[in-house]
Amino acid sequence: MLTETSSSQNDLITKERIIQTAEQLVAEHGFDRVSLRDITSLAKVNLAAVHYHFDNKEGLVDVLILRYVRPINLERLRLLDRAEAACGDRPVQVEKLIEIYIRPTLDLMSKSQVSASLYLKMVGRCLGEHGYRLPAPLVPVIEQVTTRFAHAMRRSLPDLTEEIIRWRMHFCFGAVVNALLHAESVGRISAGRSGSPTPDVIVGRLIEFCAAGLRAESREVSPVDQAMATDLR
Amino acid sequence: MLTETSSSQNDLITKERIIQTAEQLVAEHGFDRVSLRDITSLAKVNLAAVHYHFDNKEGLVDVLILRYVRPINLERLRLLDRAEAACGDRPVQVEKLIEIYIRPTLDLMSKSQVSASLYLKMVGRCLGEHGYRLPAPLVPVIEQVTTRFAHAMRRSLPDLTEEIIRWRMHFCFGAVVNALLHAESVGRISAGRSGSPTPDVIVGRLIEFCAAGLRAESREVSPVDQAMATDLR
DNA sequence: GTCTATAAAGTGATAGAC
DNA sequence: GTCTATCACTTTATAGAC
Repeated sequence: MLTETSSSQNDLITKERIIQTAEQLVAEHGFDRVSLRDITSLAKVNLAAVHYHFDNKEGLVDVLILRYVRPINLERLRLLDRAEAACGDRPVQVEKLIEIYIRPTLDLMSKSQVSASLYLKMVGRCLGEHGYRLPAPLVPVIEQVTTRFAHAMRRSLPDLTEEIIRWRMHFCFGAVVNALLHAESVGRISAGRSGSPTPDVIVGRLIEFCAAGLRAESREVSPVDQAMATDLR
Repeated sequence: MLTETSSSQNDLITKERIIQTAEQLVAEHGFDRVSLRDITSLAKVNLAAVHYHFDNKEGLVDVLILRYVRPINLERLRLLDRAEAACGDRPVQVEKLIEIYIRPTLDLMSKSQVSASLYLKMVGRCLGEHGYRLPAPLVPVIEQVTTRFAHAMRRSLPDLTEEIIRWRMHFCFGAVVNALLHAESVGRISAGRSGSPTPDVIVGRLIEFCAAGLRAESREVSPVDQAMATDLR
């Protein structure tokens, strides 16, 4: 019993150490620039341990992504459920939806040992380097979140088509990721002329911006109007 | 004279072939995943030619970035000059400014042999992998563009502070890059429910979205109000 | 589960002949 | 400018002892 405990604890320790060290290094330098040797030497773990626990580098990367992205999206669904229940029949306000979408990321950031900056860099790299290739078990979760939010948005913005809403959500996603991802470098590029606001202030500005963008009146003709216009010429 | 011509033509051919092949591969797989051997073998050029023409891999990457990003930003300045001249004393409309910002990218895309998709992937990778590290000669150009646009926006949106405007421009940038970058994958994630609009339609939607976001009323208190509030408590 | 040792392949870079 | 040959190093991955 004592051996079992200590052995399973050692499992956790080694596996966890690899994961946490990998998070740190990958966030800072990217998936490709970080070698297994970088990870194992910093984590003070044997190189072969990575292959024992994760099969190969890709397996480790998948675990990294899954570990972060899954709970964040499950939390989004939970918050959305709660907000919809609280609103009863009335649609959830757009600003609230955006905040629900962003909040779990911020919360995990503050809970995790990895600093906010490092974590966001990892998310950004998932998009850029990984090229939207996601671990398989993640796909249905992401799809569910996208669909649920699109429908909630649709209820709040009844004048817009679902297609327009999905595109605008995509725009929001880009704004959010890029903003948080490169928050530090704005100062550099803008030569210090955009201040150094706190994360809360940045999120407030993001919500303000995204909500207005989502609410914009669509000047595109509806499919029906389009068909009529086509018939007429 | 004949030898001179043919020799300098060969320079161009080799150097150009390296660049164009590198563009293609880097856009598709990223800076790190593409080796010099990948490039030279596909370009049917000797490996050592890269070091002769570009010193090292980083030199080649810098040339790649410079070649695309510089003319785009110079064109932005040119279009902005023209628009401001045409408007005389009146500020340039926000929608027009956003279009001016996006247009040069689209134009270069259609002119270049590299497909639009590949080019945008390269731009995206500059941000994600390169981590905002830009070739030195590019920095002043980017700074000038950012400042010029921030000032033009400021004239169009007199109720906003320059800081807010710069942040919102940053949000726009994220929305634009992410939207164009991953335009294809929206369909995959949304399970085909966001349609397959043409680039022009996407740009129209982007302008609509960004303009509304930029125009949003800022509920943040001005520095003066903030100071007063601080004094009062 | 951990570790050493090593395989097998790939990387950027360079010297030197042509 | 081009090309061959090669250096020096790093990478992932694995076999096998403990």
